[in-house]
Amino acid sequence: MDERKLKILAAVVDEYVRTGEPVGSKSISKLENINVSSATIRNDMAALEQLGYLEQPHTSAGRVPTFKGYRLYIDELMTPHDIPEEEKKMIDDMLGDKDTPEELLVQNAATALTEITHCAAVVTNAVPRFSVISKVEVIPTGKRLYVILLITSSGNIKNKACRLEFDLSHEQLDFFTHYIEENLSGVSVDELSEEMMDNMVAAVSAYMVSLSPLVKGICELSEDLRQQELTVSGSEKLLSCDELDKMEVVKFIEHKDGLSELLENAFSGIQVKFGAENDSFAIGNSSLIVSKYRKDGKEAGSLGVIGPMRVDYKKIIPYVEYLTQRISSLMDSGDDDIINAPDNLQEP
Amino acid sequence: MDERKLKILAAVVDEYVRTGEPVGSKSISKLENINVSSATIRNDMAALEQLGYLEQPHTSAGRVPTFKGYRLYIDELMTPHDIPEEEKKMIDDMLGDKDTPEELLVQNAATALTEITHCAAVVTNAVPRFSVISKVEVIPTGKRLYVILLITSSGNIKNKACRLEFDLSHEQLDFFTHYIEENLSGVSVDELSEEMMDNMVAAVSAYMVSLSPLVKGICELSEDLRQQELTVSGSEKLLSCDELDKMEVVKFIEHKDGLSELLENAFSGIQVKFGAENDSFAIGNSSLIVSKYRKDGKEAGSLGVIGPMRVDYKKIIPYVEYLTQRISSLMDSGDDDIINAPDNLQEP
DNA sequence: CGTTAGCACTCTAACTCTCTGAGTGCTAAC
DNA sequence: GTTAGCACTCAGAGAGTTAGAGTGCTAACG
Repeated sequence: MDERKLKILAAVVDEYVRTGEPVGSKSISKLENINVSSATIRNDMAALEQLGYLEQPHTSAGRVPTFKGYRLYIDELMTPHDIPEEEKKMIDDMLGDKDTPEELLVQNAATALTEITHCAAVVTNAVPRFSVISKVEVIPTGKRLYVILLITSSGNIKNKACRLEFDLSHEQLDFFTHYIEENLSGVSVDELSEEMMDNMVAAVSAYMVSLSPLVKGICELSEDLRQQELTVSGSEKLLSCDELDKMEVVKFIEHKDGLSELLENAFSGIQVKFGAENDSFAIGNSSLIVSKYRKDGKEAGSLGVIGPMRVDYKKIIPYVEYLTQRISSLMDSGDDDIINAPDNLQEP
Repeated sequence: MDERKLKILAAVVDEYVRTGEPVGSKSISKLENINVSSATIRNDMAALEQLGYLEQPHTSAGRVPTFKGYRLYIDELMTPHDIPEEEKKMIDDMLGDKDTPEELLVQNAATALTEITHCAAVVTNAVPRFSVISKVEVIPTGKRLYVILLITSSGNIKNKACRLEFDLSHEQLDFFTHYIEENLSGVSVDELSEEMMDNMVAAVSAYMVSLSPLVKGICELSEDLRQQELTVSGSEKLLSCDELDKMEVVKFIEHKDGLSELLENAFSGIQVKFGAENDSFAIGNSSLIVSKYRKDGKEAGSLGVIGPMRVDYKKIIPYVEYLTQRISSLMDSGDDDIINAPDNLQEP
């Protein structure tokens, strides 16, 4: 693999990304930084095809990059674009500040990504694994009906209605409230294991069996908290993209099959996955560019873009990187900051 | 319009629905209950075309029903199928019971419709317009941070975090809690107008200006409650339907243009709308079969099916009707029933 | 030896032409 | 009023043609 072949591979990818048509030797030879004839390029392209970096849709057509070709291009060949300062500023404005609720932060990131890349954006929320329960309340709201309210230090709020077999006396409710307050306050979301819950069910049942639905309710809420939610925005962009199979896209939009797991199992750093390489997330000619953002140094969620494989990587990757970094820093030490934030939230 | 012409029209629709091909005079003449020659049928079909019930894609093709033809067929000619008892049972199982949350109920209905009809299903949630606010709480959860909790008699629960400029004293919080409790308890969701909210903002501000974010929060929550949400499920079925224009379907899936209003403005009872007749909801050859379900006798939401105009009306309409009726009865007197329901909710 | 010009070759996509068969409308007989 | 018969029409399928883009190979070149 000499220098020139790599240069030609890069040129083919760039041209293909630009035009969407299979690239011929002639069009490459016309490029500025290429100073050999089309015949030479033909020889090199034939070699690149042999090596598995390019392929021909049919004999008399130009060449198109293969997975392997894209991979090499992304990993070694392309030179990422710089994001202009004013665009960075625009993005910063779109995202919000330290006071912006985390959920909104990632939603804004998704919107920004869709606008910038004209692809679908995918984000997961920040699972508040390390934040702690700051408040649990049980509120009677009807006959034998109680609402449990769970609030975490990171500002997540969850509620759930529970029906008991009997109405609770004032005293019983007091007991329960005190009990959970004592046992759950300060516990991190991650620590709310099933085991812990089982113990609580046992302890509470010893006092009064019919309280256990409440504990179960809390258990479910804590599961909800740990649940990573996945949002895909701008998925309509995928439909207007003719290299993608409409049927597959619609199925994906409806079910988002396998994407969660794929994101969860991803490594740190930016990653590019191709649809057809992966059977869990399988839109034929698609490409997924994702990265994990961090909160207080720990991986909290993912953010990225789904587009056709023929997407402008050298432009998009820097944006995904910038957003990841920005979101991470906005979430960092978020707990304290939100609580001690300056008075610029609801009213100026 | 003699008897025979109507019979022929019905036969043409049935055949066209069955085969998807324009129907010729010969194939009609072969049908069991038709005992005239193809020539006679040709004459009648020409007449039906003149009257606007049939049309020819081109001169040498068979005939296809027009809007007008379908209308007449649906309103007068078809004999709806009966739903077998065991299918009814299956549907009942899929839907859930009186204890199933309303939201889940309509989602299940959508799933059932998609499965049965192989078309896209569309449902709206039950807006709790006539249910009343049964509880409003304001819970301090951090520095200047308060969570508002709103619960309705129909069991909807909404919450929202608000940040104030100052922390409230115990007395101030008490004042506010009492004030809203007095003013909102028993008010129906529909009555929570902006005007009413404006009055409250004024009244509360008179006591303490910085309380107004809380009122605003409540206002937003009540808007959330009134929001009718539209869900389309199984929209992939529309794409695999070749009489529909893919582009139009894609646009519809993206924006669901006009469908909300169309559903909201619909009359009671089952209704069939054709895409091209209606400019707000415009997938060319599509047909929308909807019906409004009721809750305690009042229209609460809609449920139905979108498919090609060539759908098996005599089969589908009974299903939409049955589901409507079933959902209505499951939601009926839900308030009291849930409160007085037998003890089969959380534990057996 | 790598590079290049030239040329024959291949293959798709678009276009035309032809043919077939389903279905019609009309007419005349029943 | 109904039917058989017949000439007519037209979309769609299939075959053949052409144009153009791109290739691989060979022989010449520096």
